[in-house]
Amino acid sequence: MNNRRIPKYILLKNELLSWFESGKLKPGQQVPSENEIAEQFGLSRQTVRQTFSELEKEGWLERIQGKGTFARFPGRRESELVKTIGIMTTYISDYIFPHIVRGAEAELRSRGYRLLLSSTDNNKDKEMESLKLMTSQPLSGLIIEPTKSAEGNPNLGYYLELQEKGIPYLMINEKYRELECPLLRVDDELGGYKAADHLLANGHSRIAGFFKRDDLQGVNRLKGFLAAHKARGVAVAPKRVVTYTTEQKNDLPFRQALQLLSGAAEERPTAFVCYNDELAVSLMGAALQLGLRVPEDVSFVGFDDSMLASASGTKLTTLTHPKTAMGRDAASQLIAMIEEGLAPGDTLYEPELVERDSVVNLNVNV
Amino acid sequence: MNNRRIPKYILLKNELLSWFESGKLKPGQQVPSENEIAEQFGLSRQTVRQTFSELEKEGWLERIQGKGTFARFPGRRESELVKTIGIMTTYISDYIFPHIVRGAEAELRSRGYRLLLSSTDNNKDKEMESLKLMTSQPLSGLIIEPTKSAEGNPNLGYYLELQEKGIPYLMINEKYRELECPLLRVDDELGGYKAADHLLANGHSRIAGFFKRDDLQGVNRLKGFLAAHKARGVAVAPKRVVTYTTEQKNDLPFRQALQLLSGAAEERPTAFVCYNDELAVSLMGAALQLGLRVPEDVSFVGFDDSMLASASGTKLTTLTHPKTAMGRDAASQLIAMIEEGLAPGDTLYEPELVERDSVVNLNVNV
DNA sequence: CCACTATAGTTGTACGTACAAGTTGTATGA
DNA sequence: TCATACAACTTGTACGTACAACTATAGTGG
Repeated sequence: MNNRRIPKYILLKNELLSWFESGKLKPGQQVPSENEIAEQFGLSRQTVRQTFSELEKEGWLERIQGKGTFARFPGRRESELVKTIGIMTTYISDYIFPHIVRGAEAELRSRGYRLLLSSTDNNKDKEMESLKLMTSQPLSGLIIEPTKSAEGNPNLGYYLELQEKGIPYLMINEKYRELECPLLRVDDELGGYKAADHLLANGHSRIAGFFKRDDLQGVNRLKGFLAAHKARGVAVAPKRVVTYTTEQKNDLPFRQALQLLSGAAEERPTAFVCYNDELAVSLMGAALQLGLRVPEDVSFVGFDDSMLASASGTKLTTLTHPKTAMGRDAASQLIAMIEEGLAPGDTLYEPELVERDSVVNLNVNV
Repeated sequence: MNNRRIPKYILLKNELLSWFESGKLKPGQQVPSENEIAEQFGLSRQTVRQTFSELEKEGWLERIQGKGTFARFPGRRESELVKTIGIMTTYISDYIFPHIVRGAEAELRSRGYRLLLSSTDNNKDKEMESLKLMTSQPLSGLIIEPTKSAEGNPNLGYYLELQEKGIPYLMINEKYRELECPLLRVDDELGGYKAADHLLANGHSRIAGFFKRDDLQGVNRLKGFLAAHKARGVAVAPKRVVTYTTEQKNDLPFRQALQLLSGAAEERPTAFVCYNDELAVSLMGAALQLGLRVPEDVSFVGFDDSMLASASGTKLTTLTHPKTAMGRDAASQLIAMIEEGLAPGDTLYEPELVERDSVVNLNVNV
C-alpha cells in the first residue's frame, strides 16, 4: 500500500482538516485534548503534538496552556484579509480621470478598502512597471484603464498572471480584446452619432471631425460620427476628418484646424466635432486666433462634459461622461467580484448631449 | 535567576539568531548538525529540533533530509518590506490636487513605492476614517494635507498614534500647530502681497479681497494683501474684504461680489484679489453677468495658476503654485525619512506672478 | 459569603530511544 | 574505467517518560 509511506502526523492533519470542512469543527469550539486524540487514533501524544503545532502555525488551531485546544475561524482569512484595491489610469491629474478616481475612492473608503493609485502615462512600459509594483505586495483587486488599446498589448502575460494569482480585475473605458473581464464604458459610437446628428439637425453640413486613433474611444466616436452622416445622407469630406495619435495631440490637430479654417469661406467647416473637451478648447483657440467668432462663425461640440466645458469663454456644447459614477460603479462591481465571486457583465453608459453656447442653429438664418 | 524561566529552546534560538546578526552565519552556509549542536550546548537533539523547526518556519533555516541544515538569506526583510505610502488630501478631483498627487505618484513609482490615495473632503470625520483605514494595514509613511487647519484638530490622537507606530509623516500646504513634522508650503503671505502690490502698482486703489478664512492659506494670503496696502499707504475698506468658509464658498462670495459691483461707479472696486483661480473664474462670471468687461471695467488676480487660469475666456493673471513639484518633493523627503531616518526641515516655495489678460493698467489712462 | 486550597486536566518543556529516509563519499568488484 | 555496494552521516518520523506551567472547578475554612 502507498498509505504506509504517508507519515501518520500528516494523515492526522488531513483528518482534522476534513473536520473543518465537514463542519464537525466550528470556530471557537474546543478540540479534544492531545491525550484524547492520541488514544482515539492509537498514536502517541508527541505525534499528535506535531500535527497540532503545524495546524496552529497555519492558523487552524489555537492552543492555550492549561485550557485546551480550540478551532479558529476556518483559515484566519477574515482577520488577515487584504483590503486594498488598485486603480491604474493613463493619467492622474488630467481631465476627467480625477473624477473617476474620486468616485472609486469614495466607494472604496465607505466599504473599508484602501485605494492604490498608479498612472501609466499611456505608456506600455510604465503600465508593466505599475502592474509589477502593484502586485509586489498583497492586493485584493484591480481597476484598469487600458493603455493605447487600439494597438497590441505586450503586457498580456502580466494580466494572465493576475488571473493565476486570483486577483480579480475589471477595465474601464475600453478593454484588451484578448482578456475576458468585466468592462465599464461609455457608448462612444452613440456619442459620436449624437454629436454629429445635433450639428446636422442644426443645418451644418460641412462638419470637421477630429479624433484620436490610437484608442478605441476615438475610433468609436469617429464611427458614430460617420454613421450620423450616412443616416442623414450627408457626405463626409475626407479632408475634414483628422485623426491623430497621443504623441501628436498637442500639435497636429491645432495646425490642421488652422489650415481648414484658413480656407475659402464656402469650403470652410461650419462646425467641429472634437475628440474631447480639451481638444475642443484648443481648437476654439485656433478659431479665435483667426478672428472667427464662436459660435457665430464656427460651432464646436466636445466630449466628456469636463470642467473645461463650462469654464471656457464660450460654454461648450458637449456629451456627458459618467466619470464619478463610473468610478463608483467600477469599485462596487469589483468588491462584488472579490467578496462574492460574482462576474458582472459589461456596463454601458449612454452619453447625453448637453447644449450650451458653442453651437449655432443655421436653420433660423434661412 | 530569571534565566531558569526562559526555555532552553528559546535561548538556543536567540543564540542562533545572534549568529546571523554577527555574520557568523552567512546565507547558504551549512549549520552544524542537530547532534553537533546538541552536544555543543549540552541539550538533547529533540530540543535542538524544536529550535530548528521554528527557525525554519520563520525562514532563517532550510533543512534538507540527508544533507544538512543551511542558513538562508538573513531574514528576507528586503523582500517582504512594506513599500506603500499614503497621501491624504482634502479633495482628489478638484483643482490643483490632482497635480500634487501626480508629482508624488511619479516620484514614488520610480522609487519602488506604491501610492495609497484617500480624500477627506475637508471633513474632520472623514479625515479620521481615512487615517484609520490607511493604518489598518502596513504603511511606510504618510503625506497629509490637513483639513480645515485654522480651526482645532480633534484627530490629534490619531496623529500621535502614527508617531508611536513609527510611521513617519509630513504635511503639505499647512500644518497643525500641535504637531512637529516637516512641512512643504507656499509662501502665501508673499503671494497675497504680490497680488495686491501688482494691482496697486497698476494704479488700482479700490481693490476687493476675497479670502477663505477656515484655512491658513486663506488667512495668510489676506495678511499679505493687507501688508501690501500698508506698504503702499493705501487704506483698505473693510467692506471690500470678504472672508468665507468652505461651506459658503459656492454662494456667499458670488453674492457679495454682485453687491459690490452693483454699487455706484466711484465706489465700485476696480480690481479683485481672489483666494484662488476657481473663485476668480466664478467672480468674473458675476462681473460679466452685470455687463462689466474684464479687464477693462474690473481686473482680477487669482491664485495657483491652475488649468482654469488659461482655459477661461479672459486668461487670468495669477500666482504660481508648485503643484507637481511639491508632490514630488514631498514624496522624496518622505522616502528619505523612511529609509535614512532623516528629519528634513520645512520647505517654502515662493509664488511667482504670472501676468495674463485679466488686469488692466490704470496708469496709462492718466 | 468570600478567600483560599487542592486537584484534575490541559498544554509546554525537556530529555530519551529507535528506526526510516535521503545524501555523500569511499571502497569494492567486474 | 565504470557501476555497484556499503558506510557514515544527515534530517524525518514515531514513540516514550517526566515534570513544569497554567486553567478551571470543587471543596474547605473562616
